[in-house]
Amino acid sequence: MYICPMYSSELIKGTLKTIVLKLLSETKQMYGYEITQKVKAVTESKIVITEGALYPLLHQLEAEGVVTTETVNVGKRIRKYYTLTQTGNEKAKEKLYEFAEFINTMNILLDLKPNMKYV
Amino acid sequence: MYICPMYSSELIKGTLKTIVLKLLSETKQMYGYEITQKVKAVTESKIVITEGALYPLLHQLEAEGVVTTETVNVGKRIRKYYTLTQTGNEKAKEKLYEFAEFINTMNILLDLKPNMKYV
DNA sequence: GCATATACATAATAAACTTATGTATATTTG
DNA sequence: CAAATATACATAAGTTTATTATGTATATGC
Repeated sequence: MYICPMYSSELIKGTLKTIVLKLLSETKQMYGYEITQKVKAVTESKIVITEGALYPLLHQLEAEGVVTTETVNVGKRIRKYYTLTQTGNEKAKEKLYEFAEFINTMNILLDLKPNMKYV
Repeated sequence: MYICPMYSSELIKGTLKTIVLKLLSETKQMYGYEITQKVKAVTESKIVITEGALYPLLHQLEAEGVVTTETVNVGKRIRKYYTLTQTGNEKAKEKLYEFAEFINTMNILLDLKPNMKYV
């Protein structure tokens, strides 16, 4: 059957925050570019995060106290590492739970069956 | 555990077209208000479609040749019934398949397990 | 009779993303 | 070794898509 090269952005919209918070809750410290590459790798380029979407979100999360940052020099370049705060950890759990529930509701509404590969 | 009263609109964004096409592929003929009520009922108000989102989408689908319409008088009020065209049926299948694949990808990315209730 | 429900429609606004642009260093490859 | 690609940040302009508000009108329940 036909394999999507990449999901329509309309479908991905709104999941970015959930993805970022989940990755940060697993890996503790990540920098922006690393997040884009990890998502691309894990999803086999089916979900690609653009910089124009990611950086403003990370700045927003910092302003909200969800993450703290640490800037590190790597050679002559800089990296800005992001770490979840305590609030951020709770927020991550909430967003993940909400997404899982959302999928369950959509499965019912669209009459889909869960994929057995991960059972 | 805490049950969402309603999913964040940010999460629902982008799924509207998939929902509408799926419902129309099941029920053949539906009118706008009926779609809003069906979604509300099936999702126990966890997904609520607003008129300001639905009607412009239905008009767009009609303009694209995805649906045809038939206006019916019910008493002194009107109902505008929507029916999928052949193109619409294919579009519905595509969108459903894409959504199912998207969920699989998100399950991997977010390390979620499918809900066993529907197995 | 008044509130709520049914049933359509659209305009103004807001949110969130895409695309484009900008800066700069590091590495790979022909 | 020059050019292309990759790494790494940032932001502005424009688009899309939804929310909120408004508008019209009939039907029903209390």
